[in-house]
Amino acid sequence: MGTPAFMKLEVQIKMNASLYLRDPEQSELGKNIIKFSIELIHKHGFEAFTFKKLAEAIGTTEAGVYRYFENKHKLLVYIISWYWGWLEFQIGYQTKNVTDPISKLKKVITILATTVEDDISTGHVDESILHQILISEGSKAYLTKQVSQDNKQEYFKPYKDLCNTVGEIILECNSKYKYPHSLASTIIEVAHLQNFFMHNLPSLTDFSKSKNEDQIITFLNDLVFSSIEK
Amino acid sequence: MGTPAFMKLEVQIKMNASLYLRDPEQSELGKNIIKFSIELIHKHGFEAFTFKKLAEAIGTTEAGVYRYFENKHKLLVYIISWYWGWLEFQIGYQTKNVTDPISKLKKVITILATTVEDDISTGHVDESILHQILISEGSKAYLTKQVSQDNKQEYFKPYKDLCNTVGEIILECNSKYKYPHSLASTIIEVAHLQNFFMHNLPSLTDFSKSKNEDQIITFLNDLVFSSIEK
DNA sequence: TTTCAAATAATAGTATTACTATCATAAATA
DNA sequence: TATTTATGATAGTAATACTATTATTTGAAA
Repeated sequence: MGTPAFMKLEVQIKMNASLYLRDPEQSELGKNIIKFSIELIHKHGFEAFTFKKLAEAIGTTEAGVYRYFENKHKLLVYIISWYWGWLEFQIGYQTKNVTDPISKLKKVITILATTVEDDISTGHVDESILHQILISEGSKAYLTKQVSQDNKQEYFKPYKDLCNTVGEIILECNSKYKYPHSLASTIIEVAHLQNFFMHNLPSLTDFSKSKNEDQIITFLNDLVFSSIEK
Repeated sequence: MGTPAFMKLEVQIKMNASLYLRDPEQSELGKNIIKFSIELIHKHGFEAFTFKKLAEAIGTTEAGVYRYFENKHKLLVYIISWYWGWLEFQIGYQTKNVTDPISKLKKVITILATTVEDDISTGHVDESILHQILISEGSKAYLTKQVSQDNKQEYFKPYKDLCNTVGEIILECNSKYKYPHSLASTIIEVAHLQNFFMHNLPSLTDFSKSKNEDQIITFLNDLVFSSIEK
């Protein structure tokens, strides 16, 4: 089917307002901050990413960026939260007509493990690059000493919501399965980790050569369905 | 049984020499660098950890630390490698009389998911704190833009060796299982992740309240044995 | 159309970090 | 005893992670 071009249906992901000082969706500069952050973090990694380099890339000043985000950690959390929100939408959209829970969970695993080609525009954000960022930088959003404070501020709500959604689909497959949340977070994290390992430390996986995401999906399906169908 | 005190059997973990400039095992200052790094990284997190603070804690100067390690990333990789080497030893030691592969794998999962109380002295290193560091900082050793160079320098060999060891035990359980390496790395990473989530983002798990590692072991056993015994 | 508030640009400045370099001294070793 | 070698003390640099100030632009209300 697809969406007709003239509709320009934009997906709006609702963001936690305490992640930013000024809403980046509301101005050109703000949108550029998001757009170029994604580019630069992907290109140089989060450690080497600075607001100065970002400002230079955009053509504004460091102070300009600081008016939108307090620090680069919050910007990373913002970007990552956006992605979890977008994934949640993707899962809802792509499984809305799937009634069989097994097929639904398989579809979800595929979505989580691959960069989904999508016909719904989300403006200035490149989702496939975001997927790469999640693989290599995603865990840095919570692997910090301030996790608990960040958690109190609801920074990880989109991730938790996604885990809940996946957890519920797991329960639809087998209402007696004991670890739906842990299995959900495991699927998401292992999808990313095995992808990272496959590309960078292949001997930690069994997926050499082709570097194809399908192998990860097969592995995850095997792992998940043998657990819940047991 | 235990080791008689007078034997003072010290486990020596052989380290990759290109991780350091001067071997920290060979001097008091070196041993202090390791000892206080572990303390400080555990206390303040890797991001807030600096060579200056380390030097102050030891009672030496920044330059003194730089004579041993080029930068804090290499020091982190050193510490983490040491832990993988130590774990490998633990697994060998604690499963040496176990013939049944299923029991062996269960023992391995328990070792990977818990801070092992040990009667074999390893001098200046506190393994239980190291286990905590691995949970919250471990992935930062490889989630960098220089993974591939680091990998070429063999920095991750101890981790790979451990995965191989675990992978072989998996194959002993079921020689037809298709993903021994991926399952091995998954067990290790999930053991750490679920531990982190349990303590910091509990709604991503099903292990609230008691915060007991046994729950993670049960989850992992369920996951692993339903996959390989299928 | 003017007026005024809000956003941005331009510039400067500070404390901390991540180093490198130099030189003197203490300790270990040949 | 001579001499290497490790350490200590001190300095210095470029980059990072910010904060602050002022001037300019823009766009919306009066």
